[in-house]
Amino acid sequence: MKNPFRPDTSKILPGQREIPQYQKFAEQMRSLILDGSYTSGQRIPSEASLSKDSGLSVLTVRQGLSVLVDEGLIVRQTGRGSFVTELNWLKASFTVGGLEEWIESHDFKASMSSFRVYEAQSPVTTLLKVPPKTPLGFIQHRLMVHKDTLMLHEGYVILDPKRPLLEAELAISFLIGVVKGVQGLIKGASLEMKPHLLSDNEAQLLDLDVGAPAFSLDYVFFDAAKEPISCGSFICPSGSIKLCSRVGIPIN
Amino acid sequence: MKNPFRPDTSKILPGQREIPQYQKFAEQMRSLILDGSYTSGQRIPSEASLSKDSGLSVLTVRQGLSVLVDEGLIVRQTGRGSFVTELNWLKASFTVGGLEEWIESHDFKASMSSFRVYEAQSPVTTLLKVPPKTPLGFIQHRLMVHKDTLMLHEGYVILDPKRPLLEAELAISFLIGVVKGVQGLIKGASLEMKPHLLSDNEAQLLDLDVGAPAFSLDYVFFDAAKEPISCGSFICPSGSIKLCSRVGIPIN
DNA sequence: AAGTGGTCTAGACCACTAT
DNA sequence: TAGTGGTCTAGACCACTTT
Repeated sequence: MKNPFRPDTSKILPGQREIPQYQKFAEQMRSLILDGSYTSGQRIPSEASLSKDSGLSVLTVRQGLSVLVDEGLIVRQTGRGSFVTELNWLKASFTVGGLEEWIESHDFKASMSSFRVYEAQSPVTTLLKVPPKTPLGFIQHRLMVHKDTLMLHEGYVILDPKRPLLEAELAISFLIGVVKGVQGLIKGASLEMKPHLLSDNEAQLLDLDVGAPAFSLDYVFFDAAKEPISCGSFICPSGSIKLCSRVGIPIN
Repeated sequence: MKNPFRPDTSKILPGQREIPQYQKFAEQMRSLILDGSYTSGQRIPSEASLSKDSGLSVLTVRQGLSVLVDEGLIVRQTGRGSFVTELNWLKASFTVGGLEEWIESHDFKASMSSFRVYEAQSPVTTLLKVPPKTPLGFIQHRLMVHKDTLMLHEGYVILDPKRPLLEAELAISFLIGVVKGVQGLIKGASLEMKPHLLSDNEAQLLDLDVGAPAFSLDYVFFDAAKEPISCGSFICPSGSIKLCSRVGIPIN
């Protein structure tokens, strides 16, 4: 059955898909929140009344509201209603930027600077859930573009006889694996970003001053069974990556 | 009309809402991806065939798949299909933790350590989009719990005659405003987290060693018109906040 | 009892992609 | 041309919260 409510899009040029109704609706509601018509903590009208007022179906209204939920502008509570949230940077999520160009670059490569077997000690034993003195692979990398060292990496990997790791594989798995995940092996990661001061050795390798500010990205990798495979950290000088976020109103 | 497909929930104890179908479906698909049945980059079956196989409606299938999209496990492309994504920590989003308890604490307070009027210089002029030598309010805070200083804050605010700011208001607006947003004024923020070394003065105020690693959280706040209101930075020693993330398989 | 959001169904039209 | 995901509608039942 032809839907009589659907706007006639036949006159719209091909390739010029019009903005979806739910996005228009979301935009409208966003304006009302941002210009103060609805203030923080205030309840906004119910789906039913918004649907009635806007002439849109309840589901379309809901879809629009879910956009605002994703943006963190409102929260929804079953049986109570939807409420305007307070702006709070504690709930901001920071994304990593500034590395993609280098990673995609053909000149990007990881050179392994050392590999040896190491007997597990704390805190690695805790992170990898292995007993003390378990033999682990210890590897160090320099992540480079041309002749410049962008980041340093060092990590420990569990030496599983059922999963033999050649040095070449390590070089690949740690680089690609850590950045993009090893196909069929690494299925998840737990990450923490910490502030870090470059040591003498690190500063020399990175051609920076001792004590220069950097991020330390500490990670633990897991397999599909949620068992740890490897752990380690990347030393990222402040120039190599950015950690940015936006909250509230979207700024271009 | 009674829906014959709906599972009979009448025998389920009240308060024991059963797991929604779309979540069960998402869980099922997630397992197939994580155990390697679908590998990275591979196309997964279409909505229609998944719907047919699972006995669920297309919309419910879609809802389940959108869970996986949110988790970053798959991407969807119009006209092509849905594909398993590769694990990539470059797309990880880090959230701030470790502060909530303190913020909620009754002993948490901000003490203003200085306020004066300042003539704008670069880079503040750029951030706040004001001409050089525009008078700005400059304020410094110590964010404390009991007698311990958790974080330092300093920032610049545009002195708008239409928006008079008393010192007391500044104290409140910068604290609550920066953490939770000033009701009716700040509508958005642009944030960047940087590694930072404590200066002599900062170390003394925080009772830490000079050069200790810390985060610097640099911000610009905007009003509803996306115009800058204030900018500044929080100095957060590594103990005061955490920046954590997870990618891929959810680890408890 | 009334109202709210959460879940689920069926069916339709569309733009996009690949063949 | 056939298949895919994207948008939209109408209608139903449910658990939850407030009155």
